[in-house]
Amino acid sequence: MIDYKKELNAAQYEAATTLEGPMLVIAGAGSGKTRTVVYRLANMVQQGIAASNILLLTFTRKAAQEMQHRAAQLLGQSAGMVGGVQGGTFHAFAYSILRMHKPQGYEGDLSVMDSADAAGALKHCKDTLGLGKGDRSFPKTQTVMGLLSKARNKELTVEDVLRREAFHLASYAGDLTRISDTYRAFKRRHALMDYDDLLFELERLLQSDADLLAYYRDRFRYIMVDEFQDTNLVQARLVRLLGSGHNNVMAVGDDAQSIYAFRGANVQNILDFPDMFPGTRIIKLEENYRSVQPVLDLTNAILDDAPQAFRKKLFTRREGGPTPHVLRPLSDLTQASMVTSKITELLRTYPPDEIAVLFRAGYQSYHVEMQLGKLGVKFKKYGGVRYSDAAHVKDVLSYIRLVVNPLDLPAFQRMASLVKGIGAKTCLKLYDAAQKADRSVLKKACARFPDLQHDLDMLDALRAKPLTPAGLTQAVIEHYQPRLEANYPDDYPRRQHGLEQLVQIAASYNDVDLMLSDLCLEDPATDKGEDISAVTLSTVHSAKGLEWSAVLLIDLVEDRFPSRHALNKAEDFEEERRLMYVACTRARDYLALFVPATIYDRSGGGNTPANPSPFVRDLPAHLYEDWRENFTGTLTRRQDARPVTVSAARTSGPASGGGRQAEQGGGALGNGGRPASGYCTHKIFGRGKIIQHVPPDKYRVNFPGFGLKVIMAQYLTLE
DNA sequence: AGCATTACCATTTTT
DNA sequence: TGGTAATGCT
Repeated sequence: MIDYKKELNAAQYEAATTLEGPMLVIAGAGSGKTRTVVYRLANMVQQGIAASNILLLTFTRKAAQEMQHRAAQLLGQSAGMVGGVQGGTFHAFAYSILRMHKPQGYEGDLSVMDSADAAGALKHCKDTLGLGKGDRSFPKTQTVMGLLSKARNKELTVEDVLRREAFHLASYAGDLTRISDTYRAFKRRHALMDYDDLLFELERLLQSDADLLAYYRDRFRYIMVDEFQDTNLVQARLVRLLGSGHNNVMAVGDDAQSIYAFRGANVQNILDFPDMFPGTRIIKLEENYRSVQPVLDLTNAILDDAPQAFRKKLFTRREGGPTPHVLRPLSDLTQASMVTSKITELLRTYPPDEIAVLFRAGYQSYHVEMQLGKLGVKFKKYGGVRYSDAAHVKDVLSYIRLVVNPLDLPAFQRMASLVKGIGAKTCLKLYDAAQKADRSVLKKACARFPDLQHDLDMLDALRAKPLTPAGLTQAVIEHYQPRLEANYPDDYPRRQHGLEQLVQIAASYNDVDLMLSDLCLEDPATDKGEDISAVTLSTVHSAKGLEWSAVLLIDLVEDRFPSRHALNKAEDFEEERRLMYVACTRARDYLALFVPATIYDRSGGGNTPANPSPFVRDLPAHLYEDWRENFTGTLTRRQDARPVTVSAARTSGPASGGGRQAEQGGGALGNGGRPASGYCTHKIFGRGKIIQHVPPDKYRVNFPGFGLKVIMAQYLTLE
């Protein structure tokens, strides 16, 4: 029997043993959130709740699997009863239901498009409309995709999104709206859904069919939603839709760790949860089991300046431990060598998989990757190129998709394009013919392109005989083999190896459909759990929910972290701060913050001076050791921790915590009547966007072309 | 129509 | 740096 009282602290115990009624668990970083959910899951099963009545929505499928696995272990079962829990991402969950109940308006078998497919479809629409032809400044397909998706996720019109975050494209609002409409119609016509559609179509389905809704409400009588702070508006509505009635809904999250606003996540969801489900019990997990005191002190300080709705005071019993380091290399290049030598040093104490290098954006790790490669240190990278984006994997998956759904347009285009001599135009013609069952066109094409004939024959053959997912995958790979060797003469063995892994993955499925949707919706490379122990390189976003003994955070300079692309609005700056918080709270024992003095800048012709990130600059000096790299490569401890900056406009006060009074009050940035948003003008830097009021008399302003500056109010003309 | 070459541009984070 | 779109050649 499990002794819940002994294994959990009081707050965790309450969360794990209260099974009925709505509950909101505010789980601080490292506060044993997963443990709590796992014990709750085990408890539910012990109380006789059928696994099939439980819905566990998580941020990744991996997270759901891990929780189920651990709960089963706790119960001394192998998968067993816990295995029947429906769990995964909102998107995967939505698709699993949509596959069974096709929504109105779609003809034929549904297919999910990954982002590449969606971009292709969008480009097709753009070209069909003839928009942006010869206009150099017309937004690129990917930009358009991002804008449309953002509008969708935030549930705003395209015009609104442009007005709010891409003002320079405002004149294209009409064109973009037309593209959006065309794209929408295109998807309907070809039974295609992109990621966003999955959520909205599920909502539409449940709203339009009361019986179905009643069925699923009864089916999922217990709902748990992880990372609730990163849900968007539709996701919250889906939870309400499925949860009202029984009201057995537990949301878990931390408003201080909300980092997905850019894709429509709405922190307000977690704040509003108690309103959505009246009578919600709120539980705060405040004991941190992860980090040593010095690390926790630093991470708490990052949040001191932030407006926070659910105030928590995280504490730890892990006294002692090393003080975090701020390391200042001469440049981003020497930063890479400093990082690698630090890693070598750490490898004497920790195994490789206990060490991570984190960064704001994928490209920032390039230098480090090279250095590690030189030294022969193994690493795995998260947040870069995805496994299923690799061309050969997409090729093979396209064949499989066509076996399942012969009229899957993106897959058909991909397959046909593989035949030499067939391009975009011919593809569409052939697809059209296939759709209309126009045999003559296809026959002619097959006569002209024998390879196409082979492909179609194979598809027909595979469709005729029922095969397991693994068998099907194997058969397709065999068929694809000659083309693999022809297309990738230099590195086809490596790719072949990757395809063998695909067969392995397929072997764990009974249903091809399910396999395809999982592969489309999630990255199996992160799933598979690399068996080799290696140092981790990861974007901060991909590091969410993970932890390491030692964490090195690089490129902590203005324009990189915070990213210069994320400073359009005051809220954006706060999101960057939370990102910084998430990054630093990944560390158990050792935390190093790298602040290069110069960074490479193409436009500036080589290395240009960089300003330390405000997130480092604003840290009280006693919370870290400050080390600076000398020209000789040695390090000098800086005792006087007064911050040094390059910016002429820097007007900061003394380092000993000047300007550290916490912002008070709610709202965007309450500060006693001073404007915390809007625009202002400076004699030298021109017009800029006010990001933050820095008490008592300064503002943090983003000047286009100059970046982020902190300036005394007297030098600014407010608008 | 397809395909290779060139020129240019913009550059986050992810389901 | 890379990927993408316009250009020119087959």
